[in-house]
Amino acid sequence: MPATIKDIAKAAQVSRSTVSRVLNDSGYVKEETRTRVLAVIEELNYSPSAIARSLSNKRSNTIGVIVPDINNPFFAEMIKGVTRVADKEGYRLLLVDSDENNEKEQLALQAFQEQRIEGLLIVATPAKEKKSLEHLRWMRAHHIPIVLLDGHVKYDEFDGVFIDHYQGAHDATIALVQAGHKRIGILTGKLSSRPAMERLRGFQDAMTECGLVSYDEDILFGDYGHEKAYHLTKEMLTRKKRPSALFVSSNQMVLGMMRAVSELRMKIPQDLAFIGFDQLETLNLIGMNCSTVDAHTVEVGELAMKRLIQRLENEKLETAHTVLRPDLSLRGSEANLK
Amino acid sequence: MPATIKDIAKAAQVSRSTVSRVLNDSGYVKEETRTRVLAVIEELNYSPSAIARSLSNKRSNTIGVIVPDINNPFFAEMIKGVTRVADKEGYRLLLVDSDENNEKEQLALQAFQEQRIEGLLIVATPAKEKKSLEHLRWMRAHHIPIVLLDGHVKYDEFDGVFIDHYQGAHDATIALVQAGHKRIGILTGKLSSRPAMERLRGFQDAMTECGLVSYDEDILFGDYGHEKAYHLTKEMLTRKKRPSALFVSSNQMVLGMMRAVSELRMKIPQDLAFIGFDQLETLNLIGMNCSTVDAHTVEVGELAMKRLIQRLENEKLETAHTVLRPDLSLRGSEANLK
DNA sequence: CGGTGTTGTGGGACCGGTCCCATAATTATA
DNA sequence: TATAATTATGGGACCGGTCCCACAACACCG
Repeated sequence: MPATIKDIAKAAQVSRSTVSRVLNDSGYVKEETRTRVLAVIEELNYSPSAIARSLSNKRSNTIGVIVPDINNPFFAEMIKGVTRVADKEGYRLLLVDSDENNEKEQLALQAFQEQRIEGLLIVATPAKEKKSLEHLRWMRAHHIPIVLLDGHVKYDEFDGVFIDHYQGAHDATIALVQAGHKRIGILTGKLSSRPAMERLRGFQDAMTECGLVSYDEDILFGDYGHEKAYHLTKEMLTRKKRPSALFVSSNQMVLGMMRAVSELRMKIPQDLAFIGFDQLETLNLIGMNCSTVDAHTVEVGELAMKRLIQRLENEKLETAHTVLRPDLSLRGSEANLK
Repeated sequence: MPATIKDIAKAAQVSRSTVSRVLNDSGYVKEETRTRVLAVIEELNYSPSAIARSLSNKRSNTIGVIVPDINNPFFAEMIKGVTRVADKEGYRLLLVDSDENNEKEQLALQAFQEQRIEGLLIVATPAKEKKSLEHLRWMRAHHIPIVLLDGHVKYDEFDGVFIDHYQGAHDATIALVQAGHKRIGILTGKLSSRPAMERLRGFQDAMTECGLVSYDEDILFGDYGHEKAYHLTKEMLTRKKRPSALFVSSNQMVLGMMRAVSELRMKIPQDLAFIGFDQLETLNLIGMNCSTVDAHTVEVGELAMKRLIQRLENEKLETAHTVLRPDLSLRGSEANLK
């Protein structure tokens, strides 16, 4: 068993109170005593129990984080941002990968409650389960602040840091038009997802503004996964009349699209130009030059964590939503080379 | 403040002991009493404090995990494996991304100690700092079992689950030879890294076994990063006499290599064939068909966590090293099309 | 009917800290 | 030099659980 504060007290011939004072340097301690205590601590390699401390302080210093999939770099980057701030501010993270599974999310919330987390971060949309929503409301009612990262509008009763999907899609579409494309399509995610809807709207509005028509058959509804995107693109590319450019709603979908293009022995951007959402670092590293809408994911994480800390310090804040505008990175795949 | 066991006891008109018995269903409790207590628990939405429990039990149920970089899928997958087992067995993970930074690793170990972790997992090589090693030894001496995941041989005094880099490189090289290549090179990582050394040895032995010479200038020493790999490959490809195939030691290096090939307007595998280490899911998804040595990373995570649990249950086990043999996935990039 | 189990419940110490309050020692002030 | 203020330390309650032990209630058995 590790040494306790009692052991230190005995060895240094002082009371536990004095040791505690030295540890937290609070209150008065004679210099001589302090050095003696510190020496003993060093000697016995003592480290105070965070557990006991938490119990006494009624502060766990822990933040719960729920992510749909840590392997997705889009989310992993947000976590990086969260971690950075949490480290600096002395908070510990309890990270749970929910696998987009309602049950797992429920269990996580339960575990978080037992751990007495002080705050909660939820990346992307929380489960739509009524039970989950109730749980979240219950937490908030019990002074556990919650901040959403790029979540669903349905939950805008909570604080959140969002990405401006509308604007991102809008900018991308304009860029395609400026590159000289007349007929432009979109490869988009599930309609049930708020970001997908926003992107679609951004796309459509931009088209209208530019005086272009967006044909219904050029709106390809996928599910954010690469497989569906592959089939949709392949089908689309075999049509006689078809778009010369595509706005692609997620990095996974870009992959499926590229596979379709490559299987049909076509070329980007000659046969099909595109701009994607999210970074595609891997592809750019091998020199494929994919133009993208870069969401500032790391920053989302940082801002969310900072916001949470503000809440922790001052419970009486107005609910606030921060919206980050993505930047366009044009690298060539949007060109019109006809 | 959340309800405590005392509140439940009062509301149900029993003692704390009885409530505790109901919660852990240990000891005798009359059925009638049990249901009454459970009703109150439900009503007050009570959840026992893991913190208080830990203090009393002297069990934190927490495992510390140190990873060099969560964003690297190679490591992220191991974490997936670890998580899966930990979840099932009721352990909590304290995950720290060390950024391959000694100081951060030290701080993490310190924090882990305060959290009274019951076991420690270290992904890839722990910091070479003498201080870290001492810390690890100290932990082990204090009954905190440690399991290394794909770590450095220097630390084989600890339990570990490793990937057979030697065998992987060996198999890959043989495959290149069988594909018809005569002159084969290797793009390898830092020599200070044990995996890099192992891969190099596997490569060289395979060459010798096949009766082929490996020229010194065909051994390209990188640092696992894509940038260095890019330059090395580019230089190599401009030589008059050069390998027709490469064994590439990491997925990052493959990226650099491919950029070099693409910039020189060369083709894979016509101008340069290769087999890489680690999966390259992204590239395969877009139909680039990269042959790779697949290490079973998820399994490494699972086995490591299982091993740790064994240790937790029985401290008196012999130190054991599990070595997993990777599998070869040939997808075309190794072909000899001259 | 009294002894012996088996069930069911409560009391209190303990886990390892923090912190308030009392008191002791030292220094400043009148 | 007595008194007040400041500095230094210790004692004990408390945080929210667990668990051992004592004891009460009830059944069974000879």
